[in-house]
Amino acid sequence: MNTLLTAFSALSDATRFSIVEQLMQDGELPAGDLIEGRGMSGAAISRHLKVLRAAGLVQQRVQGSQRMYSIQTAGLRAIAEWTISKRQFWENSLDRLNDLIERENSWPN
Amino acid sequence: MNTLLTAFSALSDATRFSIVEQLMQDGELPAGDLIEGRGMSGAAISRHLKVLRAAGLVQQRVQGSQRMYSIQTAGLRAIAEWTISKRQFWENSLDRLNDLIERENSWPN
DNA sequence: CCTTTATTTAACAATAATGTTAAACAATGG
DNA sequence: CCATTGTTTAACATTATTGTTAAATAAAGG
Repeated sequence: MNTLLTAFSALSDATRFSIVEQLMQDGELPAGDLIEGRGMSGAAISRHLKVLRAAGLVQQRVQGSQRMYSIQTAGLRAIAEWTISKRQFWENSLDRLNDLIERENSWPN
Repeated sequence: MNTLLTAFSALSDATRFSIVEQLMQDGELPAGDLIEGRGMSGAAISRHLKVLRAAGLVQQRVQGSQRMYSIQTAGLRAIAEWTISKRQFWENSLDRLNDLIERENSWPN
């Protein structure tokens, strides 16, 4: 699978998305801190982290017996680049066809 | 599931992603045109379209016996807004921690 | 060394996603 | 009306995803 689709896939899971948000907020955290408060086993979180790593969304470094996790820019950048390249489709939301259809679909049939 | 995660999920499938790209390129197309060239049954594509619709990524209008599909801005916008709100994580890729870890991980151990 | 702490991997069960074919529907044209 | 065309839904099999617990690994401390 390509980078972009892998990133989308990784972020489509609520647990993984929340891990990414937490790392964005807090910077760098040991796996243990990412397990806490998620009502899920450490094993499950560990595997989510593996998926995020494979998607280039987080990175790991070893510090003693801990694995420190932090955001990696690659995955995000893939999404950002695609999003920006399709700017026209969300920037000017008031496009002709869009409007037409929105009006049609709201007709009381 | 919330809008953003649903959009990520919908786009994480290669077939659906390619449908979105085709509609971005071509504007509005009947379902039949979206089926062609994808080596998959019409039923399968129809269900992918349903997922894309539920995710606010495409919209449908009825024209005679055809269903015309086109891009809807809602889903895209959810992704764009999130991406932009996290700008700092992909814009300045040369952040301190990122660099440190990238160097560590490339050590020949 | 041996135990504890931190984290990952393996094996497995439950659920979700995806494709197939067949049947259902709806509009169109004889 | 009835057959045809365009598309969706249903039923089903296959494969993927996700969580669980138990076992494996690895560093740290006594």
